[in-house]
Amino acid sequence: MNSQGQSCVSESQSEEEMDMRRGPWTTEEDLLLVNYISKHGEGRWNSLAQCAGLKRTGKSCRLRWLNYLRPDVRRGNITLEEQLLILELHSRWGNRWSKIAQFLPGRTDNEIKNYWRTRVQKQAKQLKCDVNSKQFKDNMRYVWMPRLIERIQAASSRGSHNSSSSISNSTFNGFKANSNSVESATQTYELGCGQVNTNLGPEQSSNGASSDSVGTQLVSEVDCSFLQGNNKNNHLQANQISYPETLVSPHGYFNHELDFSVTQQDEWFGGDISENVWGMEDIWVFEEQLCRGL
DNA sequence: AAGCCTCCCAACCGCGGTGCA
DNA sequence: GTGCACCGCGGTTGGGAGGCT
Repeated sequence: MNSQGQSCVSESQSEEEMDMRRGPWTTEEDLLLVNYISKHGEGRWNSLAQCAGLKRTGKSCRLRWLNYLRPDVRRGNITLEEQLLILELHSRWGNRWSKIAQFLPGRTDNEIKNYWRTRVQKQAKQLKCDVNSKQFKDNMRYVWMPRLIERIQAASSRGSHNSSSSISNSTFNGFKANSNSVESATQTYELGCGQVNTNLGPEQSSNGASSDSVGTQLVSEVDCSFLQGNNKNNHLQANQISYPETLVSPHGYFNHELDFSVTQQDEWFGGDISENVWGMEDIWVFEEQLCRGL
């Protein structure tokens, strides 16, 4: 059945009987899929694949559409703002990529998952620690995320003419950035035109095992327009997100002097915004934390 | 120039959830 | 209640691209 309720083929027909194509999609296949969906809509992927004349499984068609052909798929490097959001949301929800992707308009769960594996897990590997360890998570939250915010601030303060950053008048009320200590002042991040509420709730876990329902109650809306250039129409209605954790370690782990090297920050700010969040300095800071037994 | 290595990402796989007959 | 088919998610893999020697 397609979206109009028309049945093209028997859905009991097994995939093996059909000698399905696999591997990379051709332009012709893409066209077939796009044309069919533009006329009939998406859904009922198995029959859609056959009605469209594609020798592909429904799964394959769905994946191709969602991850690549959909018109609102956003391409290009993950921005600093997006990196920050991914780190924050992952610290809350863990590997729930599709949920995280809901708050990054145009980004797919696959893309975010790939980003996490190639960048974040790589860093954990270099540090010889588990990506799920408390040390790694704490360092991410109390060192790397504030660092990201500093970079976003710096990028925005370099002028609105910089097309790579859409943020203007950025204030990050949640942090005292550009200082040697990082502490939380309020529970709101204001990212230029975007604002993320961080109402404190009962969830304080950093293991990703959190209750969605609680989050739903806490925050009714997140404005993610800062992720979409100057297009303020991209106003994501997100009724699930909340940021209950402050960026202050509950145990004060990272409240002592953090020696952020200005020189190296400058190097970062001048670099590609898609580069890794971490530099050698961060690794050094992290290793220092480990040595102190934190 | 050629071979090797690493990185990245598109695509696949397996499984659990859901809806329906 | 049960079985079946579909859907969607998270984990994994394979191959192309680019860098390095």
